[in-house]
Amino acid sequence: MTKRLREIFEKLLTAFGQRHWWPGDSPLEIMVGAVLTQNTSWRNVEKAIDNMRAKGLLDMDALHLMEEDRLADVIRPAGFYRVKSKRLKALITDIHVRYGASIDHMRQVPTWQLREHLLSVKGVGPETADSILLYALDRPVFVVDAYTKRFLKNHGLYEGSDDYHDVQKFFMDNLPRDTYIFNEFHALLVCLCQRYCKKRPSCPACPLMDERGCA
DNA sequence: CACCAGGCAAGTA
DNA sequence: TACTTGCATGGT
Repeated sequence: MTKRLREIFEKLLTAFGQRHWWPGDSPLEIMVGAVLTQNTSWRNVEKAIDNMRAKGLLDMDALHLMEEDRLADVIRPAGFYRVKSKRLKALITDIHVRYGASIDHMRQVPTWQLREHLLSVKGVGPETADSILLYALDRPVFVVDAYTKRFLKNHGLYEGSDDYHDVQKFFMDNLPRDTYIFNEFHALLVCLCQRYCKKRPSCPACPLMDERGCA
């Protein structure tokens, strides 16, 4: 299976090119995006992030000082704005308390410990934590999301449970533990699913389709 | 009109 | 432990 996954990776990379994920100009912006995109289309998240940028809120101290209810108004387009405002504040507060509001200090902490810290924040689950670890902090952690599971199911590549950590282990055991590979692979799977894997695999144009069938 | 979108926490049986 | 519900906007 290791070889098969590498082949798929190469095919997707050739078909779609580098994805340059995660969209965002700073680690903090990526963390914010990771929370805002929970069960929400990226289109709406962008509107919320633009609002935040316009108000100078993509800033550790500004966010920390911002009142929760006012932040909720700013991020309204992303939906679930009350709970997401609370979650953003909880995350920022945790970063202030644990790391003195410094991303550089976060970078000194081992990955497993960072992950536990992130998961202890109310509103940060496995996917959000791993997105932050991989895309904001460059740690070699595979991100599992709805697209990842849909891809595995549609292409019949994996027989195990769809539990988050089982799926994650499947990828991490069958790929080199490399930040670049995990970053690009996840981004390519999102690209694939958004175009071809909506419900079923193997539209004729799917880049994974070949003479043997799909994937 | 219904349904989905890069989840998570809290409640119930 | 396993399943359900609330959260809420905007696009198709």
